[in-house]
Amino acid sequence: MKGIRRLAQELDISIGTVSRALNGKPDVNEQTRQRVLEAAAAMGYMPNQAGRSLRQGSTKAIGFMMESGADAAGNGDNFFLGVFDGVQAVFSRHHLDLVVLPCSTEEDPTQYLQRMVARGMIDALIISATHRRDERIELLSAARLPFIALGRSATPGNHPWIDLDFEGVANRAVDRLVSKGHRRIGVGLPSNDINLGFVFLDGYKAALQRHGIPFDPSLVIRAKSTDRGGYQIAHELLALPERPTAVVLIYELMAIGLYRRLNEAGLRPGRDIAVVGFRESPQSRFLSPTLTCFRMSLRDLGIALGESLLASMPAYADIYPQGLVRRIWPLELVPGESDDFEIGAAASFQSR
Amino acid sequence: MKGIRRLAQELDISIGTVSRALNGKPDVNEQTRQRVLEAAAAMGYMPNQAGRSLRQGSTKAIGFMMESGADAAGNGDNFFLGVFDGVQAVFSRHHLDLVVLPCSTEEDPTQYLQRMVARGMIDALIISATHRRDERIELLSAARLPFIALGRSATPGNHPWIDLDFEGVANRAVDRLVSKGHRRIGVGLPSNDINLGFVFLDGYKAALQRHGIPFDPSLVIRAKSTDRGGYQIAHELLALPERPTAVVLIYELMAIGLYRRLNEAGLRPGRDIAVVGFRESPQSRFLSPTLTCFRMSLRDLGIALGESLLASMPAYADIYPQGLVRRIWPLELVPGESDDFEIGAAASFQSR
DNA sequence: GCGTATCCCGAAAACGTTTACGAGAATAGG
DNA sequence: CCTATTCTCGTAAACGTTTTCGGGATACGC
Repeated sequence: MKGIRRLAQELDISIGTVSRALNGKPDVNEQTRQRVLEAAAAMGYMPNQAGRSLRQGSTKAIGFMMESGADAAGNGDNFFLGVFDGVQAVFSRHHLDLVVLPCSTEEDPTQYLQRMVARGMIDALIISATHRRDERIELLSAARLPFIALGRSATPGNHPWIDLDFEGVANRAVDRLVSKGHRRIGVGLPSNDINLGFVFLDGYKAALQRHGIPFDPSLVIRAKSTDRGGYQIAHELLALPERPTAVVLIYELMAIGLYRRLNEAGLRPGRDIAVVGFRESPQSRFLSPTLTCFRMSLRDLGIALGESLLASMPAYADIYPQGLVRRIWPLELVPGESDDFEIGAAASFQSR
Repeated sequence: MKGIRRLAQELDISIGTVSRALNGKPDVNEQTRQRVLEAAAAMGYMPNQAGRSLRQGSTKAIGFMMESGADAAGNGDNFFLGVFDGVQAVFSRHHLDLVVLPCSTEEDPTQYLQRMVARGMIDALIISATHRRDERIELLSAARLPFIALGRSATPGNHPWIDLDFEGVANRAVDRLVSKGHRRIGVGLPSNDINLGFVFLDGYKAALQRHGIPFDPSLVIRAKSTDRGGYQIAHELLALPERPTAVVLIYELMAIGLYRRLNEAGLRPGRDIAVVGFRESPQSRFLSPTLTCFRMSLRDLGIALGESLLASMPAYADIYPQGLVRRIWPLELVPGESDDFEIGAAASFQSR
């Protein structure tokens, strides 16, 4: 005899009553409920999830899909760990558990997701690293599984999402650099078709246009979102016939490699070239010279993700009545020394 | 009508036969099997995991528990992502899926694990960041859930584990420094009771003893396993009445903060003080001067973890007949400039 | 023709839980 | 005292799958 049946036998009550007592249903005597709760605690009883979810079609678990490619993440500190913490803070209030689903580099993300959804292990999902055209969105919409995306996508659909303010960051970075006299501003983008690259580039272009600066495609370098990618970006920018006087980056790790390559060329950020990084990270905080970048709270982002996802689920919509959330997550500028480099009206960058 | 029942009705066969056909059981006509497989593919049928795992008590999913505290991990690059990739490479061969269980900072790891195990969501588990005394090991042993630990522990039990060669690293680091004339060697350890700190310290002490150098407890600094912790370690070491001439670190991120603090003090690693870091990471690779540290393959570690876990599971023991695995994972020394600093016989470090 | 083995397949019982339904007891109202 | 209501609980049917069991068919050896 196992499970709830054993518990019921021990207490000499029916299993139905035990179940009702444990689940806080109204029609059970308060005294018996106490007895049940005590006995359950004493015996260390926990309901079998398979049985429960089979019966009520819900698992009380929510997934978070991420790509587990070592460089796919491209975050210096553990970006996702910070987000998880916030998500869990929300979920734990509703006895929901977070399970992370890391998609291997060797597997197609859409197929992987299909398998995970079919597993019936999760009630809802958070997807991250959305691509320009993201089949996962179509898949999830078709499967009618509630989900939220961390990141926008060009894929149509009326699902909730939250995305970092890449356009705002690009705009402010360019504004700042232009105000210091820069007109040739290099930009480091990811080489894959992850959507944030397009958004960032749009912001960059819009800012240039606002300042009446023509867009030069050769200033856009695409590379892996790692330190090595940053190295390559610097390398390619330095190889241009007319070198840029400033660089804007989209991944925190890129700054590390970029510094390295600049250093090799005898160039110092903030003195010989202006650099604006993306998200502040432990590494960027300790770069020398200090990096001008943007700050955000990972935990708060996680909380927003969790709450917005629940808001899209019928069972929780009354608790989180925000409806369909589509939100641009702001970042705060953290000035550093890396973009102190100003140039005069007609000055142009010269290597040495 | 849903699920396998619908499929059976469509084909006008019994659900039992459908199930047998899909699961590759022998007693089904090869022709009908093909019909079933085609129909299943056409209808996009995937078996409900709850029903399946309820019946056969197995979920074909394996968990990986990690602490989701942003600083608890203490890894510069995404250490775990690399490991996941290797683990999945093994699991995918057996149609097993990896689910990551991030324990929030706000929750007790043991209670969290208890909940996850009781969920019945996973067939086996990998735990990481083992502590000196780790209640999770007792819990899992009692629950008879197959598991492997990434990290040793002083907790008794005959479970499999794989751990990095902290003792070997400490020994080689000290040997190397002593051979360059160092006798006062500071060591940066984690401030929590994670087991690797003790192992590392043991190796450090053993190496000192081997060289006839008395152990000075004041040279042991405990700090958070982050860049900030590294900063603090340098700070405290510099504040000692008799400063060390060399430092050994146990986390990759520590080197970043340590460099920073040394830089503030006008000290350059490899010229004024010798530094040996721990694991090679993207960040350490780009430190200047280059950091002497140790290299390992995250993916291979993941593969070993996966295979060793399966070896401990009855259902897979014949495929992976390695028995109870307890393995020290080697790391390869990567010489850098940071420990080039040599001192003469009677020389002693002086600040400036 | 008969026994026997082999090959398929259907019927039905599990797995552990939740929940709709109804019944008995207790209480209240008249 | 009778009826209506409320409270509490037991019974049993689901949920979707796997798997045991047995039975009908076919083939085979004698």
